[in-house]
Amino acid sequence: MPRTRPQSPKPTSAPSAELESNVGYMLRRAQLAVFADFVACQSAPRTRPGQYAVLLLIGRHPGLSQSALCDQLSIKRANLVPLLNELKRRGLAIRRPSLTDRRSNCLYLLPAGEKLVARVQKAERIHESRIVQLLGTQRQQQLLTMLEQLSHLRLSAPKAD
Amino acid sequence: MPRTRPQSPKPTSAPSAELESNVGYMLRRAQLAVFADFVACQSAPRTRPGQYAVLLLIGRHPGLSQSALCDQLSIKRANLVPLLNELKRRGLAIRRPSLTDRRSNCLYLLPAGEKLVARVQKAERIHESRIVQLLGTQRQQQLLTMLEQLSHLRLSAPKAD
DNA sequence: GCATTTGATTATGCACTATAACAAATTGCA
DNA sequence: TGCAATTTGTTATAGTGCATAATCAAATGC
Repeated sequence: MPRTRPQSPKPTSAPSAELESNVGYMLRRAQLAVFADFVACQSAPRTRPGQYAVLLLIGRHPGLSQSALCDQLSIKRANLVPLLNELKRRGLAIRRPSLTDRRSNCLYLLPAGEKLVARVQKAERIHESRIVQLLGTQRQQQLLTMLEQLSHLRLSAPKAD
Repeated sequence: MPRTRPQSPKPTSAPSAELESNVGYMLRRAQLAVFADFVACQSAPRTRPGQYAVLLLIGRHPGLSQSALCDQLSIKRANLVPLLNELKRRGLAIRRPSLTDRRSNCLYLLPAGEKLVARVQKAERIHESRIVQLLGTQRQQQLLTMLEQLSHLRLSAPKAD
């Protein structure tokens, strides 16, 4: 009986020593693992980190415009459009024309969206607790601080100022 | 005079407080910034982190097979193919049929590949020094350690063991 | 009032990841 | 030894994330 083994025991083979001192490479690896865990901690209808971020922000700031949301998430306006279309299709959020600016839309969660956010948040707490379990609370906080600093790396001109 | 301002002063606007305590989200942000800086630290013909990783490993392990390389990098065999095609097209690396296993190829850097690796490594040192400048040596080391731990998060079964 | 800017959208492209299917070669074992 | 199973590289394909340019309507700034 062949039976394609359920998944070779290849547990994210250690990165070769050449690369494990490269911050960027390790960041990518960690990010993939953490995102996968975030999704894995959910049940039934899984929500991707990106969609979750959108839903969470809309829920926190009802009536937000698409542009404002894009600024918050550092994504391009053009890329938000299909995201919102999908959320609308799933009955999670809606666009409503602004009353004060006829160009822009106000974003709102629908009841199903509220419920989904609550559900994913529960999973997210489990997910984060798994991280704390791995790093400890203090180091997790240090990690967040460092990641925040790194996200400002923005080419501050390697040459002069 | 209109002059489309060179880039609105939107310096990676701070992530909304709702998300900045989310490790996954902050990892993604930091990773994007770090990758961008890695590329920005190079001159002339920029090399992406992915291609660089491939070239570096081939350089360190001449004769490596494609499968072995994929294992090291945790990428799928199918995705390495176009990558290698591109490297061959640019005259940076080649496949040579293995003498001991006629299924597999041995990978080698061409002189141009060697030179490119050396050049990018120089940029990489500058890039990493910019990170150290931001975090300090000790915290950078702590960061690497934590990222390594996180990359092993792999669903260790949230339920039981 | 008219030039400029802004908000949302469409179209498009690139990079990365993932899966399934396949042929040729190798391996394992009965 | 012979045949089933696995491995290697490949093709085809799909989904996701990010980016740019062009467009239209609406708002803003002299």
